[in-house]
Amino acid sequence: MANRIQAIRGVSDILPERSPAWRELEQVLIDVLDSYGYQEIRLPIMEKTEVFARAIGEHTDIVSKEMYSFADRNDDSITLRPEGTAGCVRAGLQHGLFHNQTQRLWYLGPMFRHERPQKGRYRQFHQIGVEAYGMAGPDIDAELILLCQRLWRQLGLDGLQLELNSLGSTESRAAYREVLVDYFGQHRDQLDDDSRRRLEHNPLRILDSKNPDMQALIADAPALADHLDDESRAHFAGLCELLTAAGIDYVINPRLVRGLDYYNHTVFEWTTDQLGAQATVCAGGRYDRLIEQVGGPPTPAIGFAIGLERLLELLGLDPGPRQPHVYIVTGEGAAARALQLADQLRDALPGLRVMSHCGGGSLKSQFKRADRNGALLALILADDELASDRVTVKPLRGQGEQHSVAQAAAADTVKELLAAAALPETDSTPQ
RNA sequence: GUGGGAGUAGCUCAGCUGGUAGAGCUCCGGAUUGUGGCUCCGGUGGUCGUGGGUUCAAGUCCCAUCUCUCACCCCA
Repeated sequence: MANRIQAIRGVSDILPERSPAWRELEQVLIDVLDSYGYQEIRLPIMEKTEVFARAIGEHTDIVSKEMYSFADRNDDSITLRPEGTAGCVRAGLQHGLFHNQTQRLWYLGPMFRHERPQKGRYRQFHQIGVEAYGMAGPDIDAELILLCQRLWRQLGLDGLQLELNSLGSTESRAAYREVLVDYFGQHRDQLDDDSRRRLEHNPLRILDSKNPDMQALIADAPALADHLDDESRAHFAGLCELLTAAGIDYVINPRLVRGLDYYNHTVFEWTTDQLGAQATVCAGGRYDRLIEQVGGPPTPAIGFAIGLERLLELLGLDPGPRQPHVYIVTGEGAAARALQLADQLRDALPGLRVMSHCGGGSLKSQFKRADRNGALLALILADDELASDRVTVKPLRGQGEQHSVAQAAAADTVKELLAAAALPETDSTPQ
């Protein structure tokens, strides 16, 4: 084990033990998205670097220090996607998806950021992203939040808190930024190192500082809410009304600022206190100017992303492996007939999971394997059976004695025995 | 990028003030010569993360490095 090659730091394998939980989670997410009429868009994992640099913002942390970028063989700069929105916008523009139409889209897959790994944060991680294009009003904002709420409910997850804020229109956001830089600039001596850095790049983030020494200064800072223009105020008020009407609990967090440059108006986060420092499970907001900014027509848009590793950790799903219904135990020289019999069963009984024993070994060891695999039935195909054209059926979970049947009748027998045994525990259906 | 904790068998871990490696589970075999689960017996499996240093002697002490982990930063 000493010098064996290892995976890249912060990048992990999802082993067979864990993959059923992923599948189950993904299935619930997809079913809910289907129920809202959202359609899947499959996007490349890498893009030209400028796709991200232009959309996310050159001086954000993501672009300035967290991207996996490399020169390809033509010396073009390519980047492994650190998030999904930029690529989604690129694809939508490239294929005219935003031309005089609205779109409701989702995508699912790995994202890459070169950060120091810690609980709930990895260099390759998975997000499901949901985006709605071409709709300017607060109704679509509310729809997305309701969609989230339904996801949590379907997953059996409670205890998430919804935090909301409005950054205002791009103009009012820019104006507020000036005011804030002014304010913190006058109190530069009271800022910690981090915040001094933020002052240049993302002054709004100072508001979100965890440093207790800065809280007083932050409390006295000019409030974002006081600098919203009328339209921004109306949009935000409209959203709040819709959420209240829908019975959604939320907290307005005036310090909620997102790290990516493209956000304006509504921003929101669903947070938990169960994941240590990584409290955010789902986050998103409006980016009405992004599409123009990257060369498209003015197109309002809003989206959010969910970190699947974080969600999975909260859920503690543990479905266990999919056990075979039938395990075929073979004697020497029975391999051909066993493989045939297995396929015969699969043909006759769709959905049946059949494993043929491969690799030889004593019957004892094969039975052990059948048991370990969780099979409900063992079918024995050895010398006696081959000679008599029969097969021995042995229930492994206490549904009666073993007996011999004609090979041609094997499927019927299996069907009867499985119908008699309660199957649900073997079908790893979500509970 | 910065700081704390940790790396001993495939997995979970023990190994006291340095004397040169152990358990449980898994896997393989046997008790049970066509038959799993329970029990018992036996076996495979470790250059103790890596490299260097101190010492007669290092899993144990020191340094470096890598990885994991938690936190800061930032984010999903």
